[in-house]
Amino acid sequence: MQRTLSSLDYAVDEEVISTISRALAHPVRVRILKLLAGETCCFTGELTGMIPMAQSTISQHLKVLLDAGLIQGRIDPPKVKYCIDRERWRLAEELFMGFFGPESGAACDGD
Amino acid sequence: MQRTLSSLDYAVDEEVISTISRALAHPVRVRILKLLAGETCCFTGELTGMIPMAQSTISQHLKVLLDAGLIQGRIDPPKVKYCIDRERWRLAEELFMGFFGPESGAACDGD
DNA sequence: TTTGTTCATCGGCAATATACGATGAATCAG
DNA sequence: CTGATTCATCGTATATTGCCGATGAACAAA
Repeated sequence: MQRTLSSLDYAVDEEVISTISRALAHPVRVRILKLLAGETCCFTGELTGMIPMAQSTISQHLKVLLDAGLIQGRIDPPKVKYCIDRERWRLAEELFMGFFGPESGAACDGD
Repeated sequence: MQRTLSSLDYAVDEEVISTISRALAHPVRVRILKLLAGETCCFTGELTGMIPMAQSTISQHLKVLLDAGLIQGRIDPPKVKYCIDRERWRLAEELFMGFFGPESGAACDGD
């Protein structure tokens, strides 16, 4: 979590993949995204009622997702609506596909 | 990183996605995976020569990838060869596809 | 046995992540 | 203005991550 290696400049996609992955690195955030991406669509802080965690904790997780660009928040006083950022979502799909997709590389057994 | 919420039991895919994501959460690990998955295939500790980090640090990153099941290591004294775990790789692709893939959910503007 | 190579693990330090309760900010109803 | 609602942020405690140098373990060659 330091990344002080200035001599190692990562490729853009390496940075973006790791950034998005860091946002997905906690199961509760995966769940939140599933809820938002699912049929229910644009959600609000009712998440507080669906997830047994303190409101402040959920708010923090939402902030992490927000910072990663995966969701958007729109103010609808006194509530806030969160929804998937579709553009970022598509980018994520594209990047992860390009990453996991190609079945390149030979098997390890040979040699 | 505590996850003491016993009342919140995550779905298997939520756990697996977050586990794999945690492994991808550092750009240097993404790079290592790219190197291993790329044309070069089964690599060894020559990574030490390709990444400007201490040998112990790289070894730690390899362990993280190993624990996440994304790579395998085979001993070939006095070296160790690492390669992608193709099975896990396919599972990852499948899970991330199912996660990012569906363009479900209406736009946020309505309502 | 001794030496050299390769890699993992240990100890230590600083930074981040995660959780909570409490408090602050914004808004609307009365 | 007062109070209620909703959500973000602060402060704090603890666990984890990430980095390094140093050391340990395994093995082959001399």
